Amino acid sequence: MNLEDVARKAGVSRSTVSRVINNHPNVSAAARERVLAVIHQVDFQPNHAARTLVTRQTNIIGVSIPEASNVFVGDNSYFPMLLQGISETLNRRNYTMMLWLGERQDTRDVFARRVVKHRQPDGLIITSVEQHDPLLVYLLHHKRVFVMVETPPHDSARINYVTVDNVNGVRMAVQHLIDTGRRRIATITGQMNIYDAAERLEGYRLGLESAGLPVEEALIVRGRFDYRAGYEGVQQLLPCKPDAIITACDASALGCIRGIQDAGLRVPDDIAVVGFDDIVEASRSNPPLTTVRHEIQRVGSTAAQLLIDILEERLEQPQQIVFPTQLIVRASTVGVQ
Amino acid sequence: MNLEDVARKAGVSRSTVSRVINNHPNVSAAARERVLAVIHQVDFQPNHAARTLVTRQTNIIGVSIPEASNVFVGDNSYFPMLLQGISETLNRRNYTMMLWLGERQDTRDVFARRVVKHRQPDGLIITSVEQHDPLLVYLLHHKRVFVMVETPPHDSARINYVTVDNVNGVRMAVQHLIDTGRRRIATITGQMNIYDAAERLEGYRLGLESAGLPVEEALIVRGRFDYRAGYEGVQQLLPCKPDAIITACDASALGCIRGIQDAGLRVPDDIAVVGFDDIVEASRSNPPLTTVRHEIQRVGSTAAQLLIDILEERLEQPQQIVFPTQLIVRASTVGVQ
DNA sequence: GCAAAGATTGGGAGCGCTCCCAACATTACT
DNA sequence: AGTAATGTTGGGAGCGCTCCCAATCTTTGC
Repeated sequence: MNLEDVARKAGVSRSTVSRVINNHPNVSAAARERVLAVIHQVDFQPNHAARTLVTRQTNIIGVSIPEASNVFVGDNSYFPMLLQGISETLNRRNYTMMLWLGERQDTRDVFARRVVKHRQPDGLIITSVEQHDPLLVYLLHHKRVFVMVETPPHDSARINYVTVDNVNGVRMAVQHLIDTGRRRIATITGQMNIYDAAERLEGYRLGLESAGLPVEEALIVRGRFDYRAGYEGVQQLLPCKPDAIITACDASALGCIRGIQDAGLRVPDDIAVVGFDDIVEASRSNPPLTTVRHEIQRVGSTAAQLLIDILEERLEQPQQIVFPTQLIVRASTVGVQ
Repeated sequence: MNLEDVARKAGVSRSTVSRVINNHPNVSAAARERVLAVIHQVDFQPNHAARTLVTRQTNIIGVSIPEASNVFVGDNSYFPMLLQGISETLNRRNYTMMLWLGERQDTRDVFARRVVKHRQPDGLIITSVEQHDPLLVYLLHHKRVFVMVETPPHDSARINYVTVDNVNGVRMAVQHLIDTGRRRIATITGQMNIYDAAERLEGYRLGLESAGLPVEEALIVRGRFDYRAGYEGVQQLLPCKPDAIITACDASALGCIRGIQDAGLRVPDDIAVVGFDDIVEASRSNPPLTTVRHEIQRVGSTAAQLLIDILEERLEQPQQIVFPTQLIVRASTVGVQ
């Protein structure tokens, strides 16, 4: 069943049917009505491929979450929430999501080529971009439309992105710890080739500096954005006697709390712990986690909105949006309230 | 840049280029080499839409996770893990994933029509299908290829599905509780319109019956597959003085444990708790959770494999795969070991 | 050495749509 | 009424590919 068939049934031409489907104004009421009736009657849907072939657009948005962020499985609800946010906008604006999960870093150039040249998605939302990621280079070079969900590692003036105020978030956390009497504040970072991790570390340094405290390299452990990194990071930190630990994400903070408890110490009495993200588990942990909140879902839905607006030419590139972060104080830093 | 352009550059015809790209045997080594060189040089990728238009296949697999399973956000890593499994197979076999998240139940028929008629994905993986879901009816009626990840509510002989042995899993759990001296075993179910929930409840009943224990309706709370259902279910159960609770999933079990602890009772001393799934958080909870393990990721990758095999005609429909479940005993039922 | 079989090649047709333009119908205005 | 402007319609061309068939080239067997 194609346009021509519908046209015949409705006693009009292919063109008229096409106009009706695409809401072109110049169709007489009578013709429109007849066509609509037939479309409804035979449950007609225009062929997507044929349409794409001529219009050069698919109404598909690609989302890439590479392996580097192995946080997808299990421990970290960050990405599911991001996807949920993206999906919300996509559903509303009649786009579909094409998802690439766990693309391996070493095959990224192959992937990049496929995604970019294939021209399947109209635009891309990308995350966890590593330094010198071939995908980024490729996208830029081929002038494809994309939005990053994090601060870009370079070229940030030319790139569309949505991110959160990592630096300030962590600065607030440091300030809070200092205000509550902590002095040996340690940190467990995320993968340092991901810019969010670098920014959060920067916030840590700035926080200490502006309070006039020294930055001790021994108190900085390079980790990952997951539970184990937190758990193992603690082992490494304990000999340095920290009285507080700021982690790169909540998953890591939860591992951190468990590590501290397993070592026979108490949170927050002996060591205070601050996370980042405010995932649902944060408020349910024992003790509940003080953390830097940002609205992940909103970031996702905003990124999608931005992308679509750019694609539909309602917005000029580049666009940069930085959402504020907010410190949520719970019992992991200040005891039972 | 299209086939014709490549052909001209390589000094052959469009057809020959097409043959090279599609690995047809009848191309001379010399021609193949020249074409390949040009393809590489200009970084050529054939137009996907054009190809789809004639071959009628997209190499896209659709995955639908409707709103009913509102478990995607936050507390339950079930779906992320399932996606990971699916994605693994898809990457390997050169398909891409189109993901529909949170499609609302009341717009499901619109959705169904779009997905089915649009013919965008070659096949579908669907989950959390409710009783009389229009999508299912539509898929069946239009003879589209799909695999369910759970036992189908009806027509199960005609439908491809991958599921786990829910009934036996819960039976084992019940048996374990009885073996460790529990007698008032309660349960908090998932959404009863999802068949997994019904099967698990069935396992609960059978477990009790085969041990000669009565099934008390007051000990059965109808809940959902999430944390809150567990937490709130406990409030409802406490007056009935259960000494053990079996939940429909780990997320719910974790809520349940917290509910019990908040009520001033101890797990497992006062009430034992058993979950279902064995998500990573299960082993990290306090106390660690006894649960029925099934390999979610494997279910996902198997479902994808099945679907692709059917699409590529290596396999006849219908296929049914039931993975075994395994009881993992931890401290939430038997104290510190 | 030559016919038959087989391998290789090129071009036409067509997938189902959109877009453009020309043709025709209708309305508005002088 | 007559013409210009506007509204409506149909059909051709073309998007970039695959598939088929006919044409050409190569090999093989006797």
